[in-house]
Amino acid sequence: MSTPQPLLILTPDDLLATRWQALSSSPIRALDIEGLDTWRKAGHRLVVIDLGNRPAGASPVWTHRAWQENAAGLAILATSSRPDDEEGLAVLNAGASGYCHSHAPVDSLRQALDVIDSGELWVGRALLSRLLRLVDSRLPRAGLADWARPLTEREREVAHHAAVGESNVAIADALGITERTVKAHLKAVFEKLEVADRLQLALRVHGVR
Amino acid sequence: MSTPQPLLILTPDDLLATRWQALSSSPIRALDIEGLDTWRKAGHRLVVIDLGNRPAGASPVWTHRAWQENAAGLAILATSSRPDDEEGLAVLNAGASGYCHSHAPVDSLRQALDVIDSGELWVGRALLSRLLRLVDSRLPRAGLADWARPLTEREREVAHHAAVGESNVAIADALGITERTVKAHLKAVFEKLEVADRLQLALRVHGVR
DNA sequence: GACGCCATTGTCCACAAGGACAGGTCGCGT
DNA sequence: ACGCGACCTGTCCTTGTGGACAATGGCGTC
Repeated sequence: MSTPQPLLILTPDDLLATRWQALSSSPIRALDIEGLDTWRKAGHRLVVIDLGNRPAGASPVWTHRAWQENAAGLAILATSSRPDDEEGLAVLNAGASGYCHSHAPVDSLRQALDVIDSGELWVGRALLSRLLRLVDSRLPRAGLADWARPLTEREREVAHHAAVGESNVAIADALGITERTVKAHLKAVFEKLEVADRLQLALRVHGVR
Repeated sequence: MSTPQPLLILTPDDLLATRWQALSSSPIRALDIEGLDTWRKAGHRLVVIDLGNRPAGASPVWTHRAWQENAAGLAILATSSRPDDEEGLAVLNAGASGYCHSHAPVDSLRQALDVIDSGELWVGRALLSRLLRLVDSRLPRAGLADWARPLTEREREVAHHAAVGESNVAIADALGITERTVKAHLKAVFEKLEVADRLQLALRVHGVR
């Protein structure tokens, strides 16, 4: 670990404040967002902000003026006692450099701070791996899509039409064949892809889950 | 930094091998993928694998048997001399714990190794922020998904169940209500979201086009 | 030529889905 | 007290879907 940098900690939670004293001898304050301003002007970078259990209606802390104006000049590690993907994405996109669990071991926090202090971003394993899977499944994969490989050319066409919600008759019209034939192709598709119906097929084709 | 762990370095590049000697006194080998097996069996975890400039036609190193079988038990930091997002995603999805530039400062590498050794994932700022932006732009915005806003709480539940392919009866069972009621809720959902059937609903819910 | 795969179509049938009428209770605000 | 919205349930009925029997012709391989 490099030499410890001055660290501003913002949390409304007394337990966390106590717990985090080991991280720094620097100021610990209640969630005083305006304090970001003076902290940055003093030439410091590192901040830990505990998002805590935000009340449902309240506007998130990262929409506050003080956050918006200072995030770029600071390295903010946001912590949440109930982390979820949406919140993580939102806070990172709002300029935070890291997002992790409020009750993570102090050693983990120290590591995260070390990382964001060096200019990198910190995203916990859980959120990150979900991000990766999400992007991986949504990105147009190279070559033939995974689902299409076991299918014949005609089956691919039918499957694609079905996967965007067209009815059997509509597909038959579009391809200039009988509805019966569409059913035959779809039956083959269902078997090959091991799905029960056209909805499952649609989900598979569009890479859901 | 915690106490340095034994580190296996695999690279075909002599310059990199020299440069990375500072990281570890442990073995440095040419790209001998089979070595992963013995390394893991010896009880070690940390590995750096330089992907180098893969020739266009060659099958990526992460498709090899030795990689597939050992990735889960190891913490692999993959480095590339010409990193690109596709490669990064592929290698991370193949079980690597980190991905960064081959010529990154040795201090950065050390930090990355420290992170992956503690069980986390390491993704460099560039790739990570691109990931975030990508996901952010593709994910239906806002805490409440766009489609859910006009719906009542119950309608949301039913819609969600239907959107993952459950039948009306299954939904009824899951929610402890009658199939008839499920239909009623779905009818309302279809009208409010202006979709014709549950398949269109599923596509809308999962943000397809 | 026989065999297999593909594309095509046929009929019959069971069932899920969705629309069109109905109704009912409960809680909340005016 | 009254209206309104959310939630719940009922009975028809039409249509779409998918499975279970089929069959035919083309085309490539052994």
